[in-house]
Amino acid sequence: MSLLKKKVKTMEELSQVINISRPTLSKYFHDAQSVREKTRAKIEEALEHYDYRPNIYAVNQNRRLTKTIGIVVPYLADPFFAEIARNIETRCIDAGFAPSLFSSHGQPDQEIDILDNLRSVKPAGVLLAPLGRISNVREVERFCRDVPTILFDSNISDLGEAFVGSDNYSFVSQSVKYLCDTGEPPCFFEMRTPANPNANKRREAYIASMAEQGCEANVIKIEGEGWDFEEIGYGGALKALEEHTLSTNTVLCSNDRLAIGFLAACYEKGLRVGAGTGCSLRVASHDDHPYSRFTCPPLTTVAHDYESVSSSSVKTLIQLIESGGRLPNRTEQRFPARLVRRMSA
Amino acid sequence: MSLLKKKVKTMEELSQVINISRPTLSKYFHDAQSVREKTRAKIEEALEHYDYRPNIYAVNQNRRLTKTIGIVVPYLADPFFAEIARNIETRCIDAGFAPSLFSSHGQPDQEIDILDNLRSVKPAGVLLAPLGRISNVREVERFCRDVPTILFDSNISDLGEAFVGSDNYSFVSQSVKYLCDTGEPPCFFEMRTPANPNANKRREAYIASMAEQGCEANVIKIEGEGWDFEEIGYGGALKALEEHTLSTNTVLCSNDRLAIGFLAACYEKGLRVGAGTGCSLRVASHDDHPYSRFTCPPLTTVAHDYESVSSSSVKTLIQLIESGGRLPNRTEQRFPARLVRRMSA
DNA sequence: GAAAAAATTTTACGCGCGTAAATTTTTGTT
DNA sequence: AACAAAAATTTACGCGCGTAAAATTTTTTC
Repeated sequence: MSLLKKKVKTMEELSQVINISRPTLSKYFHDAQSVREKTRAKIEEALEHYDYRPNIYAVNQNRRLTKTIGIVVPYLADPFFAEIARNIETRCIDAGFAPSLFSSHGQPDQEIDILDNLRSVKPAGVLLAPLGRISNVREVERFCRDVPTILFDSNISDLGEAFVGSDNYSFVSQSVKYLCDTGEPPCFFEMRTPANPNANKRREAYIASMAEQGCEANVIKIEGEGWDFEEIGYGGALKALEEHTLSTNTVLCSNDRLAIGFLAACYEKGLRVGAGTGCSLRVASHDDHPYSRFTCPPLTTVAHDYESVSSSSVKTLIQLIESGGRLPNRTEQRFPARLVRRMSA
Repeated sequence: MSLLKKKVKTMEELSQVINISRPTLSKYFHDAQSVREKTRAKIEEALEHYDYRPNIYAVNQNRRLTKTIGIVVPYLADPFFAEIARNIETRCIDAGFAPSLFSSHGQPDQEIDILDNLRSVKPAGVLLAPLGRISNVREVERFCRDVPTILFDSNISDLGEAFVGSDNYSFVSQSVKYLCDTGEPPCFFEMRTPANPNANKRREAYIASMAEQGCEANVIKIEGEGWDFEEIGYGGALKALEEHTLSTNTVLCSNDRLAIGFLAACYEKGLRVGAGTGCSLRVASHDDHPYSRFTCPPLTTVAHDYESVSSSSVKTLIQLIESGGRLPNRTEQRFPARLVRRMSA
C-alpha cells in the first residue's frame, strides 16, 4: 500500500500537485481544523496518494516553540527510573509532544552536558529528575532560567518552576508504624553520603516516626559512593552482620536497592529473613522497586504512586508550557505512598 | 564566568564582531582545522567572550548528514538493555555523534512509530535491537532501506546492513557442559512462544549440546506473553514444582530474568537451591543480568561480552556511515560468552 | 622577485517552512 | 440582489546556515 505512494519531498511540491498554495498546507499541518472543509478534503485525499513528511528541521527553525519535551533521569539502568520514564514518555506522546529521554548515568558533568544539548533543541519544556547533592546546582539553575523546567522525584529547593514527587514522610511513617506494631522497632539502614536528597528526608522521617512511636532511633550509616546500591547494601550488610552492629532484629532500609543487597548478604550468612518462626531478621524498605516482588523472601516495602507522580509531572509541565514558560509561584506536590506487605517483614 | 559572556544569536552576528565572513565561521564549526591558524585564533578568542551555539535546526536542514545516531531497544526497563544502551551511548558521544535513545516498550506498533519518527530526523545511522518475532518485519525492512541501520542483540535475517550480537551457542554449550560435568544434566526452562529470536537459538543450542554430552534433552515450555519475564518464570516454576514435571535436579533457564522468577518460586516452596549438601536443586541461566549477583543464591550464569558487542556495534555503524550508508555485504558478528560460576549451580 | 600554484576567504544562492500583511472568497444582513 | 463583515487563501519575506563558485590571499617555484 504505502509502498505505492509517490514520495513528495517538499510542501511546495505537494501544494502544486494539489493545486493550493503552500501556506494553506502549512496551516493545515499546524491545525487541520483551520482550513475550509473542502480544502481539507482535497489535502487529505492527496495525502492518500503521496508520501510526504514535513521537514522537522525547517519546521522547528521557524516555529516559536518546538513540540519536544526533554526527560532527564539520573540513572536509567535503575528500573525504577526506567519505569517512571516509560510512564511519562507515554503521557507526553498522548498529549501530542515528542519526548526525548536522557540519562545522566550518575555523573554531574553528564547531567550538564545533557542540559546544554537540550538547550539548543529548544524544547517546549523539560522534566528533570536531578542527580541531587552532586548536581552542579549553578549550571542547573542557569538552565532552568532559559528553559521551562519541572523537577520530579528529587527536589532541589527553588529550582525549576515546580516540583512533583513522593512524600517521603508518608513512606517512612507507614513502614515504621507497621514494623513497630508487628515486632521490634526497626533500625534504619542507609548510605552515609547519599546523592539523592530523598534519602535525607527519609532519615529525618524515620527519626520523627520513631519518636512518635515512643521508640529510640538507631541509624546505621554504611560506606560507599555511586549508584551501585545493591553492591553497597550487600557490603554494608555483611559488615554489620559480622560486627553485630544491629541493635534489633528489624531493619528498615532507605530504599529497595539497598535492601536487595542486604537480603543477599543475609542469605550468604545463612540468616532466614521474615516475620515467621525460624526467622532471625525482618527487613523492610521503600520504593516498591520492580524487582522487590522477586527477592527472597519477597520484600515488604512502601510503594510510590507511580501513576500520580508521572501523571502530575506531565500535567504540570503542559500547564507550564501553556502559560508561556512561567508559573505564578513555585508549587511542590508530594504524593502519599502505600504499604506493600510481603514476606520479609 | 560564562554568565558574563555576551549572548550572540547568529553566526552572522558573531562573524561581524570578529570581522570575518560568516562562511569562514561555518567552515570552522564544521572542522576547526580547515581554517588558517590566524583565523582560528581570532575565532577562538572571540568564543571566549561571546556565548554562541549554532542553531541545530538550521544546521541539520542544510547538512547532507545529521550527526544523530538513533538507538532503539525493545524494552528499556530491562536492566540488560539499559546497560548496553548506556555503553553504546557513551561510545557514540566519544565518536562525536549525538545519540538518541528510544524504547519500543515491547510493542510492535511503538517500534514502528519510533522508526517513523526517526526517519524524519534523518539520522546518520541507527542501531536497532528489534523486538523480534512480533516485529512488523515489512515496515522495519522499509525503514532499513531508507536509513543506514545495524541490528544488534536480536538478528532478523537479511535486515539491516549488518548484525552484531552474542553467540548463543557459546552461551549454552558452556552452561550445559559445566552442569553436566558437575552434576545431573539440565533440563531447559523457557517460554513457549518467546518474542526474542535468541531464545530459539538457545533452545537449539541446548538440544545440540546435550547430544554432544551424550544426554537426553528435556525442554520445559511455560506459558506467558510479554516482557514480564520474572513473573512468567515465577508462575511457570511454581507450576512445574507443584506438578513435579522436572525430570532432573538441574534447571537451565533460557535467560536470567526467568531464572530470577524461578528462584523466587523455589524460595517460596522452601527448596534450597545450589550445588552444596542440603540443596535440592541447581539453577543456572544466561545473560549475566545486572541483578544476577544479588539473587538468593547468587546465580550461576553465562555473561555477554557487553563491551565487545557494544563496541563492535558502534564501530560497524560508523564504518557504515563512512561508506555512505551501504556495506558491500551483510556481515554477522557474534561474540562468545563467558561462564560465571556463582552459588546457584 | 615575478609568475604560477595552492590555500583560504568571500560572494551569492538556496534549503523547506512559518507567518504577517494583502488579497480573495464566502457568509450574513437588509 | 447588493453590500458589509468574516473567513480563507495567497503574496512576500525572512529564519540561520551550508556550500558551490568566484575572488582573494598566501605559498611555492624558478
